[in-house]
Amino acid sequence: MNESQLSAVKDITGPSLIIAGAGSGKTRVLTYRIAHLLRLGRHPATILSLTFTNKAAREMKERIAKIVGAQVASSLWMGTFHSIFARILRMESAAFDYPASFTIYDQLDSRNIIKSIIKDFKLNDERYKPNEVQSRISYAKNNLVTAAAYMQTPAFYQIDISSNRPEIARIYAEYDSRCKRANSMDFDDLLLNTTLLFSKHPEILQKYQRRFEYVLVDEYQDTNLVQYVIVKKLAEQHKNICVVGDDSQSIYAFRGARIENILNFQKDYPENRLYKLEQNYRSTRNIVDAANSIIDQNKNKIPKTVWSANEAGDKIKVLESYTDREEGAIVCNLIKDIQLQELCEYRDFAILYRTHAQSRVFEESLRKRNIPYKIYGGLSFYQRKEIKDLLAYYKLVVNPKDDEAFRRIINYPRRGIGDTTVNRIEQVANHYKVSFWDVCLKLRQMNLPINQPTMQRIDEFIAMINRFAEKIADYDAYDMAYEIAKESGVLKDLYAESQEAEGLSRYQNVQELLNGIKQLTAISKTEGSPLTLDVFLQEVALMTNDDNDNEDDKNKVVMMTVHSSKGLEFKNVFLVGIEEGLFPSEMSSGSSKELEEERRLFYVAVTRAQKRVVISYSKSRLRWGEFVTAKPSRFIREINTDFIDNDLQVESQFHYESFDDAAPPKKDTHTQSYRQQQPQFKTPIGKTGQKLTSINQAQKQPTPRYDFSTDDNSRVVEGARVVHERFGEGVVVKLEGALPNAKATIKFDSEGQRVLLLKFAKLKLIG
DNA sequence: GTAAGAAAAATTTTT
DNA sequence: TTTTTCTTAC
Repeated sequence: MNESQLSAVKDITGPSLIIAGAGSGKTRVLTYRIAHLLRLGRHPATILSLTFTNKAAREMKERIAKIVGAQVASSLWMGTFHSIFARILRMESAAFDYPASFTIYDQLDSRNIIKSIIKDFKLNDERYKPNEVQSRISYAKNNLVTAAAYMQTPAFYQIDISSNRPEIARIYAEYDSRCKRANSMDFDDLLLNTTLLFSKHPEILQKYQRRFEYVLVDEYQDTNLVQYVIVKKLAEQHKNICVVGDDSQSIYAFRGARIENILNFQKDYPENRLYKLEQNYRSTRNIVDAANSIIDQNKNKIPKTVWSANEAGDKIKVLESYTDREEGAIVCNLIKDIQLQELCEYRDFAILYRTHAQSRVFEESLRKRNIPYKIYGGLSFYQRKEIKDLLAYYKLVVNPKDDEAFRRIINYPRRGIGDTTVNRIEQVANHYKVSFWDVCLKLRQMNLPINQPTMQRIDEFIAMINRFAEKIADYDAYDMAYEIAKESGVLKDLYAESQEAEGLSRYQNVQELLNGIKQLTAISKTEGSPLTLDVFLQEVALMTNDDNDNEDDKNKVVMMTVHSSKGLEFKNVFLVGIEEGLFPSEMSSGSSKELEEERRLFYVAVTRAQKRVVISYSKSRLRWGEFVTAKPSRFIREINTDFIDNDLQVESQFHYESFDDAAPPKKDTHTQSYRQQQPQFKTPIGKTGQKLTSINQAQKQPTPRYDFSTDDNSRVVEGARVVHERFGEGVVVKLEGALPNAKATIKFDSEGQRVLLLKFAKLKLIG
């Protein structure tokens, strides 16, 4: 450890601010600091450390466990803001108007509620866009403005008035009341309610103030006002608060993060000590210097000089292409080149983009080249329909008032309770301000226009959920989860669907969920306290899919948004789609404040790289099926040219003739003419061509046995022997429908029988 | 109440 | 292009 790291570790009392530049060993300092506290004899339960992601918490815990042992580490209060305070809220539920069994609404749930409120209020959903209303409410909660206070808070109410949306306050209040009656909290509530609990019950606050002698916060630059207030309150007594962060990497203002929190820390705690970790151990000098030249253009920041003692390394390369597909081809060819030349692993490459939508083109290009890849983020595993459906059963069993769970599964699998019935129940529930479940319990007293058979079906549904609820305490999580999946008919339904072409993965996903529960249950049994389903549910609500890394995923090219790359590092980083309007995003280039955040985001992107940064932009891009032209991002110009490779274009060492993905789309003649003018590629990336070829020979990728770049659909007949890219060889058993949409039933040698749509299947005739 | 087909909308980033 | 929502026929 260097000197500043060491003193940041050892100086444990009083408020400390650790400004940790990119790649400066921040996590190391944080973990060693905690380990140091433990070695000095502090009890782990007196240490609270807060992170933003489960992954960060888990990694830190593992590293600490290695130093001080798993037993000690497991008694630390370490986790995300949301999970730690959800835990506290459940423990203190007696003092609060929520039961400990409250469930958590994710964004989709809460957006659905907001949608239905807008509808019920008969508001114009052009003006009241559910997404925008949701983010207003979230923003209010993050700023400690409750529904009751909203209308009295000019900062919020006035903005609504001037944007002609005076009803947001009313929507907020109604949304709140619907969450309450459903015993549910959204993500923001977990934090807001914690502050409400603390101010209503000073004795509870005091208990935790006394308990937590040491408070540590990671990524402090990303805290919002609620988080700031909670942390401040908790640290009030002992004042042993240590925050770690980098103002240059503050990229979450859009969801309420306040960079001021870290900028003002020294004012908040005048007796603070400041540590600056400025040596970057991750990247080459060129990368660090280039990144500095970018972030230097931001006005609002804590002065610091990040430097590197590593080798100078390669300069940053900038690639230009004419279409997004060509961008995919060029980037992927270059990845393959580098991988062959330098004999590195696929996991040494990351493709980072501003928006998830950009991933698809790269996905296609990589697949064509047989390069394994993994896309992170996007639709989380837990947000998939089939997973949410099954989880909704579990939620409803634990908390029958959970209206969103109820709505999701009352007629799934189909049991003849249709929209009209559900709408009637909903109307009554809204009228009496009770949950759907409560309405159903008194269905016959309500005199609803629902016919007898339907009523009976509702009764059966209620009875089924109740049956599960009775068992939940006695069953372990897996047995219960499996029984519900089976008895509810979900498994059967998905199995039936899995026989068709489109629905095969859903069944597998649900199996994966069940397997996951099985594993957790097994682990918990060896530890002596069998997991129950309700406890599992508490965890899963706050989980994202960042931990679903199985062994197969270990050596793959990584694709993710720049946001989700924060905290990670890769040998080679490809920053793609670096164009005006995309990065900086057109939605964030309005004010200089927003633009500075985009610039910090770009800084984060560049500093992920250890050895090589390649920036790529395209002159046109397909968007909603239409071509839009694009200009290179201003951020490219902002990089000091000393650190940029002047030989702009890079030629592939190897020619992948069979890949047609670099060709411009046929429709667009304009782009086609561009293609003709395309300058000859200049410098080959490897300067030692001779040697490279021999490496290439030795390392030659196994050539695919079949060329899938064109398909043989028109020649596919029943009885023909074909090969599929993924499923391998098989025989066509049946053909249905006319050609563009023809379906083929194929019996694969190893994968069994499947129904595929010909136009997607890319079949090749063989034999 | 259900299913299929047509029309319209959608992409910023996430605990 | 894909996904969601609305419409219409059984």
